[in-house]
Amino acid sequence: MPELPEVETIRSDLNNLIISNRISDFSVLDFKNIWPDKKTLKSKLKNLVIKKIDRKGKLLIFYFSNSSLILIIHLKMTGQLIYQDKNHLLAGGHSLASQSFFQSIGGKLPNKHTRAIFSFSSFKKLYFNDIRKFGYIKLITKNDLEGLLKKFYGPEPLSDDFNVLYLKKIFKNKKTSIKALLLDQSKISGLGNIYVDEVLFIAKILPYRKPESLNDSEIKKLYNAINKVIKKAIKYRGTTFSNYLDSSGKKGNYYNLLKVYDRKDKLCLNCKKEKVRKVRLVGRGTYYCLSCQS
DNA sequence: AAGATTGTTGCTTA
DNA sequence: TTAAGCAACAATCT
Repeated sequence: MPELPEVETIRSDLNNLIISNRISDFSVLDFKNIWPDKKTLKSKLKNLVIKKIDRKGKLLIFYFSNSSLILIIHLKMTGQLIYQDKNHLLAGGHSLASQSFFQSIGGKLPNKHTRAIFSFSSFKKLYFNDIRKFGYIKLITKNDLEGLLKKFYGPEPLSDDFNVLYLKKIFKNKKTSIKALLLDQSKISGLGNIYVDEVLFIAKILPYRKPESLNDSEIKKLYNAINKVIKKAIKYRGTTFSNYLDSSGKKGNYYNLLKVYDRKDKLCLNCKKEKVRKVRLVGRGTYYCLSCQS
């Protein structure tokens, strides 16, 4: 479940690893949600040089030198972008480093979940793996991207346009649950199930509260919680709950810092009296402490 | 072996 | 018209 901190980790790592690299080949092993068709993609991507990798919410955006084409990648729930440099190939899986690398991704690459492979002229490779095939790769234009961002993506939690005033505005007269609203990418980009439960716990707000019922002090607390959690999770390179791996095949380090998520029936870390409850809300597993959150 | 897992889209209902 | 709710998607794990 890559959310903002996980996708940001991948983005910044890949920026260091493959910037200025020339794509020598692009092969598609499973074409579902990969657009356009593999022949067109191969011919259009070949020889493009990666200029910059950007991110909006959970969406990765690749820009190329001397081209107006833009490649977007969404990992959805189980997508991975695993990078392998030529040393792994040369080592043939015998060096210590490559052994732990192969172990972390569960065997050799490509594996049965590999859906596409970028090859670079430097012999580096980037594997797009996706167990559940919900993720997508699309080659689009600048116009397409602008339309997409405008329609589906609200402000980033760490940007200036995201502030207490903005939260007040989007909470006004809203009768859905606060959890549903925080998950809505067109309102805020990048929060997913794990971090929404975490920020609501830290802000001491119950997930099924109606946004319109929150007072100024609660909104302020919520804003601060979002800021704090997202920054810290980025610092710890994200949370690995089930399938998430960074571009080197390593897990995120935030799991041990989670305060409520995945702690069903465990003692609340705040009051140390109540057990963490788990209910279904917005179709999602939702964790909270009835004593600490109200 | 049925049910849960979750990000996003798009349909249905209110 | 718009908001809210929910099934669908796919594969795996319990």
